[in-house]
Amino acid sequence: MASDSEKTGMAGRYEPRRVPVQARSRERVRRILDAAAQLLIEEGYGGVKTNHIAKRAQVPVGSIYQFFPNRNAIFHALAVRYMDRIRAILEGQLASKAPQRPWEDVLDGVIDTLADVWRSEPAFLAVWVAVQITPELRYADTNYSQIFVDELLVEFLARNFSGLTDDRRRIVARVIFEISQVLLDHSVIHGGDDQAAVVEELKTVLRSYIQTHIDATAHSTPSN
Amino acid sequence: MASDSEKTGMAGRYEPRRVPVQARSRERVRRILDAAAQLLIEEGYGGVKTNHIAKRAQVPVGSIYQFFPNRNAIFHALAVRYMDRIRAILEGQLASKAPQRPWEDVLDGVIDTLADVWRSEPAFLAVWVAVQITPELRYADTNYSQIFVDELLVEFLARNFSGLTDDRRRIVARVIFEISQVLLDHSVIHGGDDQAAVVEELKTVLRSYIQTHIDATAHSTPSN
Amino acid sequence: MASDSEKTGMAGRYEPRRVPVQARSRERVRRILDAAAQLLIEEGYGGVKTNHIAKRAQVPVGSIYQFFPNRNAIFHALAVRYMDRIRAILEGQLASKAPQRPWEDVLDGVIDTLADVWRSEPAFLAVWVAVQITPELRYADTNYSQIFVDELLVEFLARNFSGLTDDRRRIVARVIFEISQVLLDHSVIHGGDDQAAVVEELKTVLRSYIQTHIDATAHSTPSN
Amino acid sequence: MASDSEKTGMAGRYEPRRVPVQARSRERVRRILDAAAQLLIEEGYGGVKTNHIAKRAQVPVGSIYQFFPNRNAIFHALAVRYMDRIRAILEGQLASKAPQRPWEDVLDGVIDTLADVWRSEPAFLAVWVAVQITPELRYADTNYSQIFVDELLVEFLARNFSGLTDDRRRIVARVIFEISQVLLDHSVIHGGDDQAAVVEELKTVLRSYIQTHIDATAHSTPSN
DNA sequence: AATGAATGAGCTTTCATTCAT
DNA sequence: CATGAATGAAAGCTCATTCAT
Repeated sequence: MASDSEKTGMAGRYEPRRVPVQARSRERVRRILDAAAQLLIEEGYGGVKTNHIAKRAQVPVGSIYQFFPNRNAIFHALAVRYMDRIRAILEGQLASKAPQRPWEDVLDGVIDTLADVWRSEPAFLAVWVAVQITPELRYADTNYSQIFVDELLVEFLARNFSGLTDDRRRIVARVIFEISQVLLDHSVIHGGDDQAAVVEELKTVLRSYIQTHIDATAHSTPSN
Repeated sequence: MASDSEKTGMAGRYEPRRVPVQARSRERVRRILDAAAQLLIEEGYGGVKTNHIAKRAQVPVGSIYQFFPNRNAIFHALAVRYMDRIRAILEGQLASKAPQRPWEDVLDGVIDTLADVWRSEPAFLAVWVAVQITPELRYADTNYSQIFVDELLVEFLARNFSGLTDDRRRIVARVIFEISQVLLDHSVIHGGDDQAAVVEELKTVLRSYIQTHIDATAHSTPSN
Repeated sequence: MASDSEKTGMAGRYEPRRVPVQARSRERVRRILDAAAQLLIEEGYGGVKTNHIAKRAQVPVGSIYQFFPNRNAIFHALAVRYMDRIRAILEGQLASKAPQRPWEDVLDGVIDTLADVWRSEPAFLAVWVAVQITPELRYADTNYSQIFVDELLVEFLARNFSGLTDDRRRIVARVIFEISQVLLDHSVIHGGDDQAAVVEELKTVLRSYIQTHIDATAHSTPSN
Repeated sequence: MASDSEKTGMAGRYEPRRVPVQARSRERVRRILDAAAQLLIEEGYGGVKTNHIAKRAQVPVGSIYQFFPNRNAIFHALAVRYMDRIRAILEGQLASKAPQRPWEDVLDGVIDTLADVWRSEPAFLAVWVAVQITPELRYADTNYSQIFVDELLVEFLARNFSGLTDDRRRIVARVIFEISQVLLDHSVIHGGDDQAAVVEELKTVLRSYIQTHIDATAHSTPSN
């Protein structure tokens, strides 16, 4: 089955050369990604040289190229790794298994959890920025996140208020996602004293935004 | 008005070497910036080489270094150029001279105007991204935008509802600014059919967010 | 018959590490050489990587090094394989067992047979070129071909006209050999319409060249 | 006007990036080519590293890439340079301005001159071999030499005996050219005592070959 | 002031060969 | 014997910046 990216004509460039199966290989890849993330934080995109990554990860350069076809593929993998963590958080908290909590609480919980991640792992932010560097990277990235935004956030919205078309719901979900990203980034970058305050504002923004849609829906379909 | 660099403490690195006064020089600088913006869209930050800029701008490389101390200074100048345009728009529409329109209308007007700019100049987006990449650039430019966000947006908020502390108002203003940026970016990147829809969502987001604050303020200060 | 390497004084470097005796091993070596030959045609000497050979031959890289001490040894083996085929052809057609045919006919027959080989196996050409590239390989292989040129061609010349010194005869034989090679190569490279024509020219060249020597010999030794 | 190579789809890769016009630049390019030729002789194709060339030529690597788009382009340029020398020799000796000498003498003269060149410049041989390494290089090369073979050798044949069709004449010319190359190469490689002898054989080969064509022509068109 | 050829440190990537399994 | 992941020296090439003209 062809992957999403194989269809775009813009991708495939960052696909892993070899997927590590043995424990030792997986460990290696992990070390490579950790080193890259660390360097990204310390030096910024331009400062991340393949040889530095190798040295920091305690692997020979050659090993990097066993798993990644090129330098940018490392950044892509990093982004995927972090996006997967976000996905896991969303899955854990948005999924339908805990149906009885009011949506506002669920949302607040998600934001708090994400804020913790952002705060505790500066790499999240760094990766996010790094991935914007090349149009292709950005493209691959957005594609990837779109998948779980669709799966999880759209689904969550659908369960909690039904008054929107599917298309509309996807846009709303994406808007929520994007807003969360920037404001979490912003809270970290201009951290200092306002960090927590910005996170609170994020909650306010999302709550009022969603509420507006609920209200609008309620009015337009009063018979519901 | 003092230039941004005088305030940053990290200043000077991107300051123009020579400010073009003669018509021909000004024209050159304009061509350099246009070329850089164009290349930024096509190739991304990493793909913009000084020699390409020079060739595209039809100026010798040496000329670039007459006006800019280094490559990043070009991106900085580009960011300043674009931020100045945004500032002009905000100044024109938020300033106190047209006091009688309801704030919702003013806001919608601003967003529509900005959306036009973003749509017609994809470079806006590219520049914004480029500036995030280098830590120093990010720092310098965030500061710069902070200035007019403070001046104009904070001012606008202050005029329209007074129930927030100054600090809080600055945060709200910043949140508004960041949200506007991402969603405008997003509307451009995923051009297609949803572009207008995303812009509408942006309006909804901002309106409901601000309204929430107004309401909160009203309650907390019932004498109003 | 002693192997070439015993005579070169530069020997050993390309000697097989292990001579395959079991059927499976022999098959493996054959596959390795076939793969190498094929890649040589497609990519040229510089483009043939050991890993490509292994993949194409469906053997693990390690296997290659079981039989060959290094990359160049593969090319050497290839050259030997092909030279052996040429030798077989020459042996079959030049050897004294078919004494009664006029030398012109014998020569034409040989050329036609060789032309068939060259045409049907483009690798012949590629291998020959590859072997020229590395000084040591060239040395080893020229020596090897020298052996059977001496044995067969010189012998053939000796039988058909006796008026040359041995040294002279070796030079003439070598000249014939070299000319045949280039022109067969040329006929293949510039395939198209002229292929057959070039082969005919080759016959003409060789016939007239040899005839000249016969004539010269006849004059210088009128008593014959 | 499009060059020959621009039409093939296989070339253009070796075209100079910048053609040196000033004396100093021309001198640089000459030094680069000299260094490459020298290294080719000493180390063989594989031993010629761009950095070695640069060091030997006393230029920075960067300079090489100002004039040549890649490593192979250097070999191509080298081949062109030497082919141009051959062309000059052919032009000087085959051209119609010296019409009265018998063709055998002209031919002998050309061969002797070429033999001198081959003997005195080992690079000739090395370059010839190097150019065979990549299919594209060989192709570009043959194309280039074909031009002056057509112009000069075909023309020479046409002037001296008229009994061949044009197409045939081109083949004969090419055959002469190829034979001369190998045997000159051979005379140098297996130099030693036989060097002069091989050159003499080359003359014999060519003379008898051409004479055969003259005779054949004369017979087939006796009325001429 | 204007030019653009010159510079070379340093980057990414490759690939023949080995050797632990 | 068989395997193929691991290795890392070393190659080709780039490109921001300078400075002689």
